Amino acid sequence: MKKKLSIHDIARELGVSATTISFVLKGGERGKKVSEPVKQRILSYIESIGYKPNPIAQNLRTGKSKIIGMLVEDISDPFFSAIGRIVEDSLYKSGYKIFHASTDNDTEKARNLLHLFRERQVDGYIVAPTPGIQKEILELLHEAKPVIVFDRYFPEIATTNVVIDNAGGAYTATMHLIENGFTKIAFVTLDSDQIQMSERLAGFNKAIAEANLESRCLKVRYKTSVQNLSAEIKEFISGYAGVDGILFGTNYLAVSGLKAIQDLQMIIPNDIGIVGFDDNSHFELFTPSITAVAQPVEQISKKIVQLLIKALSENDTVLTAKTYALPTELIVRESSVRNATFAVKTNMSKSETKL
Amino acid sequence: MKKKLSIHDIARELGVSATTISFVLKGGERGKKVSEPVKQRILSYIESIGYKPNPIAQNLRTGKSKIIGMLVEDISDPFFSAIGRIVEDSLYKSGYKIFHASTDNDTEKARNLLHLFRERQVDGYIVAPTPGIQKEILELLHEAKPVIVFDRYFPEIATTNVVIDNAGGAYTATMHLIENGFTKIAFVTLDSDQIQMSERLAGFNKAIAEANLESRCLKVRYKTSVQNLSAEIKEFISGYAGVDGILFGTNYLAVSGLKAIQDLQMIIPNDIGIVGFDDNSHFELFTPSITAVAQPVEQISKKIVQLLIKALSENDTVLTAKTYALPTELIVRESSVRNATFAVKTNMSKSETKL
DNA sequence: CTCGATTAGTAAATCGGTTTACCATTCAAA
DNA sequence: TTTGAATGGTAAACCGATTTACTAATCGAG
Repeated sequence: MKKKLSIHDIARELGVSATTISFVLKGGERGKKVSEPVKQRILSYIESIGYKPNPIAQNLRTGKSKIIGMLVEDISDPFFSAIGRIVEDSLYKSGYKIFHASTDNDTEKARNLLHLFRERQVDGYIVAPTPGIQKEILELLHEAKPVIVFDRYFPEIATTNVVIDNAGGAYTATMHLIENGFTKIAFVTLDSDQIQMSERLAGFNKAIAEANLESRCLKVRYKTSVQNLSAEIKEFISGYAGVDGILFGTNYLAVSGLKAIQDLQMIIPNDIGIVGFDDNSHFELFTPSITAVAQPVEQISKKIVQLLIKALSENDTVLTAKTYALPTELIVRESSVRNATFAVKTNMSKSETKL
Repeated sequence: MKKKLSIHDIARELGVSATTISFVLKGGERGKKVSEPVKQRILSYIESIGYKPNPIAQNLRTGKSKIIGMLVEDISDPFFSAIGRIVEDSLYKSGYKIFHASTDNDTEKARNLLHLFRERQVDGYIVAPTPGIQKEILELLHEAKPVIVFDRYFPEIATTNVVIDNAGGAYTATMHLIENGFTKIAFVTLDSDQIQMSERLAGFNKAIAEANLESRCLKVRYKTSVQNLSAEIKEFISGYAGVDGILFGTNYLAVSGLKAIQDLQMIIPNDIGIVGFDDNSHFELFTPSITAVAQPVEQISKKIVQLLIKALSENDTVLTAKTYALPTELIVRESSVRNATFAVKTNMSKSETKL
């Protein structure tokens, strides 16, 4: 393995200056002013030895790292890892690399991670913010760094946000339960003020109010173990006599809730109808299969990347603060639809095609 | 937001040289030789303005990036994202950041990604290798970079490997099916030569041979859509009359297989017993719940980090080539155990505690 | 008292690029 | 013929640290 050559080594070898080589490689205004023969000689030599400029040196001089910092709640959560995967692939294609980090929705952790990203001079940020992180986000914007906020956002600060229609999704899901004859419907959600959760609650309440039903709600402490969540939900269901339908606010709440319902030996959907927020590839295979509000993961990812790339290329233009709320899709499966054939245990064929 | 100060700004401010500051910050042999008063003055000033050395400049000068490159097959796969999460957290604590990338098991892609990592001067590599990537890994070792290979490895090259006891896991799982009265057992796996898959096959065959049964095996083309996989498995089951038990080689094969079995309206475990390789938090909630060979995700991650950190700190010591094969655990659930009560659809309480 | 070693500190080179400022030519217009 | 603008190129500063090599001053031993 020969020592890596620097631009100066090449300059010496070719009898030109490093400056000229740099101009040729950058192209642009100044690159045009290099004569064709010299340009060709440089390019073909570089091609032949496979020279690539050292990105760290470039970074130091220009301040551009070609790295994006991505902050999510938990990269091992299927929703975030799906988005992470698509964003990663797209950005690599544009020559960017990614620093991932998980906050666990912990403000202090998020703050530290953003500082780390900043030290490393990342060129842009993709952030699913934790509560209380507004100031830090504003600082980034103040430094004219592109920031895309997603999954949740702060209405009070002017950022570019990519989210889903949480209220609409919850409303549609609740309406669906109502239309299927469930009347004592509860919303099981997090005890959180974050906007995605409060909007889901609002959507739920709107549907409940329109149908003149009573609003039932369980707000659990944030994301403890499945065991704890399950116990809490079990207590809620048995304590709150007569719940016959549940909309779960997140995918892991749905999982914990399903376990609770199993433990209570209740039959879905006969005893209780279920809809989850955030679909999962396994929900189709559950018995009964689980109805869910699906988030358009692909679209969310593409939108994030599109906005970010645009902001990074038009380096003078600041992102316009705007909230993009993408539509959700209710994937109706067995868990929310009462019908006669379901009383018998049988694997019925699914009509849906979407996975 | 004030301009970030450099070490020279501080030097000027304090009337000392940048060299001295650098020595103080590094500590070590040379740091001892700075007088106490000067040292204190520097440290307290730095503390007061919150100075942090620019890591890019450090990187350029020292060649150390404090970044680890992590190459997995697919970061959105639950197995890899779980490992990614734990590794990430641990390495951040040690001051490292991580570049993730997904190969989709594509050799060319993996090659490019490794080159990108190398250009970026990552300090170490964590790699779930694709086929045919031996040469590139050897090159990295040749540059004296720490490389931890995991999930699969190449027996022919001397690397540090963190894997699981694939043969043992498959053997135990197959034996379990045999002990539960299944006799026409098939192994549904990938058409792949990678060692993790061939060892699983070997473990399966060993158990089958010991029980004097006939070995049945379906090797599917690599990871197409769930629809395609499902169709292929369906055809296999119906075509290969009399299969009454299946060990699935990967988690997504199990999912596709379950869909196939649902479509065929077969009853698990009465008509067919099922064991999956690689557990999933949802398997407990399926009806029936799914027996699986669980990989010790936490242990794998910790081992990877431990070996890597050790190699990074003892910067002269080269990693000893060794394969660490961690034990699997068979999580027995309903899908592989025939019993009378199961004929009736009922949610039975689980005895297991593990999730 | 002198020489060598230790101590405390610094100037300058370096990592590998980019960018600014400047220097010759050449060519066209006045 | 002179001037002024392009043209084609380079030298040197710079980004912000680390590291090498060197200088003074002090100290202790012979």
